[in-house]
Amino acid sequence: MELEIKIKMNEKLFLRDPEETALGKKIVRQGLTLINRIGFEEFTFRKLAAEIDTTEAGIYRYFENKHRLLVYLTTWYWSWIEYKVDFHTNNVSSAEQKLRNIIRLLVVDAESPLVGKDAISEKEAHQLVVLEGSKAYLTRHVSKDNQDRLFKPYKDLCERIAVIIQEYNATYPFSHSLASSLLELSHNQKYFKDNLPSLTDFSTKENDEKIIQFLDSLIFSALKN
Amino acid sequence: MELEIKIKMNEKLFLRDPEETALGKKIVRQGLTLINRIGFEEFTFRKLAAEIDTTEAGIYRYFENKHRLLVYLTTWYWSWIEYKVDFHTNNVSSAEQKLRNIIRLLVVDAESPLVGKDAISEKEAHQLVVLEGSKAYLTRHVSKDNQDRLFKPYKDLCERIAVIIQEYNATYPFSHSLASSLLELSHNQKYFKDNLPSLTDFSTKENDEKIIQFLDSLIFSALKN
DNA sequence: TTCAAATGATAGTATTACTATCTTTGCATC
DNA sequence: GATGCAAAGATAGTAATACTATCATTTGAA
Repeated sequence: MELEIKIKMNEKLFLRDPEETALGKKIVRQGLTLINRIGFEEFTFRKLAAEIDTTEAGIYRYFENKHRLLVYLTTWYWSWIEYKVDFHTNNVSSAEQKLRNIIRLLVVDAESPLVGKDAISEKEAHQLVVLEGSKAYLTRHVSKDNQDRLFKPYKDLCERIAVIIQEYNATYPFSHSLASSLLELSHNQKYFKDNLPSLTDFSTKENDEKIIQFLDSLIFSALKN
Repeated sequence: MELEIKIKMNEKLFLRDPEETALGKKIVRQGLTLINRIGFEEFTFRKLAAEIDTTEAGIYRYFENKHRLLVYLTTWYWSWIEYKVDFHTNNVSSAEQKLRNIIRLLVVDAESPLVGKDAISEKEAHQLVVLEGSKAYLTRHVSKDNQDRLFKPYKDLCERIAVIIQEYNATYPFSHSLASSLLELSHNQKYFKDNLPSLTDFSTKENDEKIIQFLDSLIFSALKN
């Protein structure tokens, strides 16, 4: 079985839907790879055009600018994670187990083997969100972008986690903040582990189990009081 | 009484010490104001030069590029916060009270009335860290910058908080991660409250007391288990 | 077959991110 | 008062970035 799951992206994100053409797909997939390789600041449409053998103008037909491409990629990731959260909590009856599953999903950069090779790499998307994710919303046009519903997938995911938090403990008064904190910290602590490890209790070399333990203990002790 | 507290900045941050000349001080202070006003991406040395009536080349004599100025300003802020943490925990015997004081320091953007008017505005610096802080370390040269000890003030502050966490609960195994999480969340939740409030349980209009409550409950429930 | 949409090729502009050089100003010292 | 020197001002120049515009070519759906 090989899955093709198409995530419907907000149309404000692009000028022409990149999933409808071969060039568009290359822009998105190779763009993701290139941003991860050289970093968002160094990334330009000219460099991407050279890599995929097209022209700068060709890319501008799809995306207004590189920031829109970044938002496209990060929101794709959040939508994808919401799908995975849905999938991995669907038949789970215990809210505690749901939350544990979610924490693991957020931290581990798995590559689902069932997904076709043509799909956007979830592993690379995860890496992008760790390295550059907050730049998607840390801008002076965040309110306008928000009005255009560009961050809806992130907010939806946060809401979904908040609902499970409520399910686990209906009296907890900060379910949304706890959910967004979990989302942010799962990437943040991973970045620190790999790049500024003295800000953590993890060593760069070990795997990510300790991050999961840390987040598990943080979330559940908050909810058990 | 009016204080003049000079924070010794890492010399790798600048080409010429901006605190030693009138022009240098203007670059730092007006640079902070301008970045806050228009955002780091839109900010250029040319625009800053126009504001303070000097030339681009003049600014380049002090700072290699605008990212260095950003790191200068954010690390100034972290050093300043460490000083304040020191001050506000000095005669406090209870580790719990120390942590409560720290959380308040991190969230509230006070302007110390004792500090002279010539000083860098801590309120503006706080705003900068909320809006742009993570861009200081989310780069592909983070390791090199870290080797140059550019992030030492941030790591020192994290360590100081971690020590108090240990003092409060010596068996807690994630004191550094909890400290860096506190630092990140205090700004993160504030940004969300003001710009993407549905990611929080706070409303844009109310004051920051709820953020403090949220962080208090998060930290102490983690440490009470 | 045709015709419109997508792509390719090329060019051009304003701005950014610098570097270089030369002149002027201010002010400490002799 | 003259001298010297560092900081700042003035000006210019370059390569790259972030776009926009135009026209020609390909291609695949009706």
